[in-house]
Amino acid sequence: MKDYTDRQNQIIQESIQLIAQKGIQGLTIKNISKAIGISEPAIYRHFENKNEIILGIISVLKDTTGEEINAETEKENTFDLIKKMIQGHTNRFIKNPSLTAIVFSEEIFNNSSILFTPICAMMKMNQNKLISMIEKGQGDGDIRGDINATQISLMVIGSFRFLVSKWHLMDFDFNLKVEVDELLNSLEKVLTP
Amino acid sequence: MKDYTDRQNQIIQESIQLIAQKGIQGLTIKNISKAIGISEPAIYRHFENKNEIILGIISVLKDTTGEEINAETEKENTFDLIKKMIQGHTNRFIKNPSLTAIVFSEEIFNNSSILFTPICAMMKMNQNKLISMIEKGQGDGDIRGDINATQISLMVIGSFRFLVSKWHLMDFDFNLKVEVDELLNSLEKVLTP
DNA sequence: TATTGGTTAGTGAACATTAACAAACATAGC
DNA sequence: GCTATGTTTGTTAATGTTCACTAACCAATA
Repeated sequence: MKDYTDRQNQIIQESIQLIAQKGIQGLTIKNISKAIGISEPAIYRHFENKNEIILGIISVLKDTTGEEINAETEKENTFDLIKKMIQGHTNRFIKNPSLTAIVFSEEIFNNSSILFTPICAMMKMNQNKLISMIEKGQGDGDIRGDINATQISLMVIGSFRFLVSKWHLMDFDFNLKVEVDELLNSLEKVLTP
Repeated sequence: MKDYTDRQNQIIQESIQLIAQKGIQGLTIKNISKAIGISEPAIYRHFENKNEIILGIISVLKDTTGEEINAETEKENTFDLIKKMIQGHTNRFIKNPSLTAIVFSEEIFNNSSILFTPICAMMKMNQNKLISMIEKGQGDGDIRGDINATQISLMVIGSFRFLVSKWHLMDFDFNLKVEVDELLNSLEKVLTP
């Protein structure tokens, strides 16, 4: 986890917003510098090149991976843990809606494997974490055991991602927190024995 | 539904493949012409401009919307209908894997509202179709009634999309048909009374 | 006085698109 | 049956714009 200067963080944040607004094609040095109010070459005082900026974006994404789950919470009911995890993500998206454009569209980094690999690894790690949580929950009897944990993770992550994508597509025009809670209730009905 | 010439269809197909391989940034006139084996200006003999090509891609996407559901199938068990619909989509993806890159990443068209609007409309239509199917199924007792039809559609579409996205991300490296069938079985266990 | 962070003025590459021209071929008049 | 003409589909060469990035310079500050 590198620590960036204020200006660097500002550049990363504006870049995230630019991608959210205009897609990856809108992420140009010109647009970044315009958003900040400095000249284009000034950007290069803070990042060697554009790729380094995108790596900065990815490092922010990594930080958005929640820390809700820890040793202390381990003895709780598994579905409550899953709820907490999803709600944690939801809160971070509400605080920084532009993130949604990036987090859930790995394709954005498709063209450059240097950027694609870390994104892909992050995704896998998140899903594996959830799968092992579910498996533990099935052992404890918190989650129904007649369905493969991988399948359940597919449903949980898939429906959550889809909801968040819709939120972004609809210009953040509904209360995500409310909808997520509703979804979590439905998932609980369906996934607990 | 416009009918395109052979050359036009070829251009559209190569464009879809380019997007799948290199993302929207790889969709350049140069790349298209190289893929086909003609010069760049020759492309303009068949399409007025690049936007028209993208509209062509969208029209192909529209055609991939399944026709599995019709008056004849209406009296079947609702969950079987949903299965058929999803399996129809799956078959089309298997036949033309490049489509997946586009169908499930509306963000690709994010930068230009002329292209974004039809994609968005298509998506909404598909979900509404599913929702009304689910509502009918709930009335018939084919699908559990204690959960909102919208929520169920979220789970069905969300998990399917997520699975297909993973398939694309993993370079089509697993048997999608098998995984989809497994998912459909899990969904059936979970969503039928 | 050296470093930091900014400026203006470029550079070369890639982009979508146009201009001008040419070969293949269909069609119509003689 | 043969020539004239028009259309279709391609070519090479070029244009203007946008892109990431560099060079050279300058003011503030440590």
